[in-house]
Amino acid sequence: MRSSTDNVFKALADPTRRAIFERLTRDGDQTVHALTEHAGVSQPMVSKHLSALKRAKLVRNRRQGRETHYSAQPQALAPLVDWIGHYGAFWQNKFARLEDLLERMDK
Amino acid sequence: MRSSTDNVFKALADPTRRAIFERLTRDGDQTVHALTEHAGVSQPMVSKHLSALKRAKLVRNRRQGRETHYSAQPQALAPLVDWIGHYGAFWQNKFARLEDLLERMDK
DNA sequence: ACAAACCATAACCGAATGGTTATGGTTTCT
DNA sequence: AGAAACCATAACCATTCGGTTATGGTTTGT
Repeated sequence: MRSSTDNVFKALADPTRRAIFERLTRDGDQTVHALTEHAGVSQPMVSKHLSALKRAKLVRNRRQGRETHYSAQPQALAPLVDWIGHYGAFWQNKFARLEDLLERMDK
Repeated sequence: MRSSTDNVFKALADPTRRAIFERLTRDGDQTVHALTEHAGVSQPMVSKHLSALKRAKLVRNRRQGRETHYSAQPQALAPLVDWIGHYGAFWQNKFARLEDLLERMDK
């Protein structure tokens, strides 16, 4: 069983998959059909990519008649943010860690 | 030519590679030998992983006699942070200024 | 009832990937 | 000078992965 951090990283490692996720976050809810039109790959491949994203909980699906609508679940990016907070010594000193940042911003 | 975002995501998609990077950020400068002792894989594999990390500019190396010291370059995480800023609708608005934030932190 | 649309799964393929052992090039130690 | 330590590269192997076409199951439209 892969960690959720691993799942998220793996899911986002592929550019096509990232593009699908990006599109879903930008333009909201989409059917597989609609996604396929812009994905540049076949419909079965889109379905597969969506499965991978779903495993990482980055998308959710809702069946409605013969079509399946997918939507982005950006909260699933949390492990990624978390990881950056731990290991992105990047901002050390400047800001303790990204988590606090999120706390504060969450108001 | 892969985008730098793609390189970073790909580099961090592998857990062993992530572990190496984590170790370098936590404990600082390390020789290949030292890294190998904790990596759980052979020395050649560690070298390969380091190459991948280097391609993504996540690490830098400095030869010193017969040993090579590697160090983490967390600034290379910027594309990742940037990407989250764009597509992590998660915090929307709140986090919209992430980029500016980074600018400022970079002084 | 039939045809068409939508999606997921299966079967398959080539390329990329993570891993190994073997080897060779420098540098250090004795 | 010779042996040993350190590292990178090469050669190789099994698996995973991104992609395709083919197919079958529902649901919608006529």
